[in-house]
Amino acid sequence: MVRTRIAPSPTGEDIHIGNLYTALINWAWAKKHKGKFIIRIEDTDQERLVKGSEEKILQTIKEYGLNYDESTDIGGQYGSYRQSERLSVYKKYADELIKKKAAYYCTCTKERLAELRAAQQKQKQIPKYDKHCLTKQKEVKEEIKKGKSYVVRLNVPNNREIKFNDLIRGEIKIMSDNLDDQVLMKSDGFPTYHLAVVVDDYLMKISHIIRAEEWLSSTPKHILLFEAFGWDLPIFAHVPILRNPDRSKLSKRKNPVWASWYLKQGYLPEAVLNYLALMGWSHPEQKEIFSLDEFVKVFDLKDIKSSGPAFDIVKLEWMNGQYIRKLPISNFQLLINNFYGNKLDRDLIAKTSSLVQERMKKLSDYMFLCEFFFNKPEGYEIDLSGKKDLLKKMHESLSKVVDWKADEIGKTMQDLTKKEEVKAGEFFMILRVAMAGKKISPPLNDSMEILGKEECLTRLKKLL
RNA sequence: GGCCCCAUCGUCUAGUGGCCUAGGACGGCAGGUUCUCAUCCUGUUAACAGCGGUUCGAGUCCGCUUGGGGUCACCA
Repeated sequence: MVRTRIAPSPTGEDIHIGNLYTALINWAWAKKHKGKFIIRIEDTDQERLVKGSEEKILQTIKEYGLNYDESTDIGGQYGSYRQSERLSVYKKYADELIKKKAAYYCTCTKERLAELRAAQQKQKQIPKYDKHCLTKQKEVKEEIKKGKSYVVRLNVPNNREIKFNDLIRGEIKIMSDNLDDQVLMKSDGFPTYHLAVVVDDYLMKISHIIRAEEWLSSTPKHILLFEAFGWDLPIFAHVPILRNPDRSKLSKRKNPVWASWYLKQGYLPEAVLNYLALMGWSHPEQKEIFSLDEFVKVFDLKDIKSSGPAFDIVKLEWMNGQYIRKLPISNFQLLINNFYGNKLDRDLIAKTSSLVQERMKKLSDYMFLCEFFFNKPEGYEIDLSGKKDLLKKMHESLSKVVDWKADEIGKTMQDLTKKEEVKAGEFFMILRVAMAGKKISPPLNDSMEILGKEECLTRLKKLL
């Protein structure tokens, strides 16, 4: 049974787009193998906890359509899925490690640790805990009995080669001497990530640990833990980290990183996911646009490249435009309605949608193009004060139009350009700005038909 | 800095020793369609980081160099 998971920590306002990428891969892998996709909330850092973050993360994942099988809000047989509710579990396993001498108590103060680190750095050594407490566990236990605060540390063995296989990167080797005696249980009774992740992945029967490359270097510590417990190793796969245009790790300083931001801008979930799928992976037939279903079918973890791709919002925009254009018109209208909170005139949206659908890259482009249908222009991008004669003639001709249809309007105006010997381009630009206030608009004749005769004449008259 | 990962057009990538005078997509540029803006169509631009090997033959395998990234917390 394939069981994958993502383990977000509720320390930001939403799920990070990089985590959404990891979620997509985990989700797709589970789906492909008819397995389960799990969300576990890793809230062991009480200091950085952000209120409402967990709910928001779950909500955003749902909005993107990555349905999950087990989590804090829907439960599951391996709960709780919130680590802060599993403290006794971690305690139990920490005790087991101590019994097995794979871990030990440490009562060193933060000051001692800081001094140690400073001294090591001064001598250009690797900053590492010196196992000071390991050599005097009896005394340490006495201190703890008296109430001294303590942590539990991993007892990293000396001079051991730790090897593991990564589905994406192949065999990875590292010497244990490069590893620090990582804190496993903090003095506040909470586990650190390293203990919690191993215990939970085991208890929740996670088959594939698919996570970002930033975890690669701590994987050997996790291997040590799996071994100490005598548990079988899950399969590891470290996906590349998404990058800023300058190639550093994708960060909110340099890019919008909250997954819901893209939705708020009017990117379609399917388009974002399609774009994300193309990060480090390509469709076997080189397709750029494909459905999630198709992705699940043809996707394979081993085909993911290990180099970190730059997130290119320009290409995302293009792709989103493709998705918008492909939408059946009724769906398009529905999305526009929803996007603007169902507050706009539905009828007007229905009338204008075919005019703008192929001109939009994001749902938010709708208002840029269509505002003049809803509101009279407040300003004019071209100075029309010297064009009153022409505007007057336009008004005269248009007022005589009986059948107020785009064709008829167009014909009438074409006739006028000839009669007045004005260049069509210039003529229509003046008319356009008179109607829309802007130099850019949907097709003019159709727009005027939608605005209605009376409104068009009013807008012209205002300028006379 | 130590350790680990990585390296094809500006960007996303195809390429698994001969089919590569390196293909596609985004972007850019030029042109066509057009009353604006888009769409659409056509053309074009631009890359195997460097150096050594291995081999009849290397973008593809190996090594080194360089470059980039990650990680070195009682954060995840």
